[in-house]
Amino acid sequence: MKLTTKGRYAVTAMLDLALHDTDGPITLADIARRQDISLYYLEQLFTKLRKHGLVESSRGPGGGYRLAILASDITVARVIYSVDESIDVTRCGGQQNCQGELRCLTHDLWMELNRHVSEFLNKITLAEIIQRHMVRQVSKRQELLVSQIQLADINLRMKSSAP
Amino acid sequence: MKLTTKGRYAVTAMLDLALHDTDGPITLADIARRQDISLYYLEQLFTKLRKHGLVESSRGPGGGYRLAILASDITVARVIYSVDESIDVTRCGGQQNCQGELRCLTHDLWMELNRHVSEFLNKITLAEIIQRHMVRQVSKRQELLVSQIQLADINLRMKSSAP
DNA sequence: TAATACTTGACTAAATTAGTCTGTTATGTA
DNA sequence: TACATAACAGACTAATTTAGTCAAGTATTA
Repeated sequence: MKLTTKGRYAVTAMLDLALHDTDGPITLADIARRQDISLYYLEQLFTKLRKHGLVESSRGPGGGYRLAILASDITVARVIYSVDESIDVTRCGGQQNCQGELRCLTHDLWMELNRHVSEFLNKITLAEIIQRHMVRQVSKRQELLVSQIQLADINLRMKSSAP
Repeated sequence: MKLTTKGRYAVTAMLDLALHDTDGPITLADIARRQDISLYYLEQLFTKLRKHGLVESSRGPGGGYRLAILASDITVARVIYSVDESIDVTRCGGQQNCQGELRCLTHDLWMELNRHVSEFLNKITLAEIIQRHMVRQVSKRQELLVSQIQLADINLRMKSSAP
């Protein structure tokens, strides 16, 4: 299966967006700070997510991204698919041409694994993750941390500009 | 998850070995021919499989590899693990240090997916695959194909060595 | 008009994978 | 004993992928 940090970052960022969706448009800079992801990298990912209709953007000051559809309609599979092409574990993509033009010995095995993984990722939505997991605690911690850093940053600037 | 052709090749080769285990030691050259895998590459994989106790080898003419344990005791997970380090989908390997020293927002999600995949791959053995899937038909086709090629090869040599 | 924030697309570095090659050692057979 | 076979070991390379960076825009709001 093709599950790299790209897909993981995308899901993480989308989850962040879902958690803060009520606060109006969220900038990528915010997400980058909170989730420790390069802003440049996020830009790449969100271009794809937008093209796949998962988020919508607004430019200019006060702008940012919001979910384009309900968090309960966004499955993890959809997010990964949007940035990562596929969640396929076979070599042939189900085409049965894994050995020359024919199916290889393990074709059925990988297809079956595919079904399992797809089922799991297609079933679970962002909304469910937020409810089910310890996501909210983690999120709180992240917000706290970011605001502390910003506070420290302000203090630092005041000191350095002071004398 | 780290599921590359390396892991797939290993499972395929082990399945080939399991299918032909009654024929005495099987050479890697045979497996290479039947499964379209580079002999050199197979050598690498089987070194690891041997070190993990899945196969045993005998050298010299008539030598080759055999399963070191019952096919019903060899799970796919074990094979993949032997050549491929892990079937882990998380970044932190369950260590919860995916964001700095703490767990990232999606930690639980990947852990859950991990459980699903591991459960599937840990449950299914080579023996089961042989029984369940269309493996035997595919295997027959492969043997037939190889013997045809060998036959054609012999014909070719006879022609070329004839004046 | 100035600052903000998305948009586009090219570019690079690092890591991983897949595959190749050279040579060595052990063993059965003629 | 010589020879062929086949495993064993490990270095090496090429190709691909991934992760990340950057520069130059455009649109929007205050």
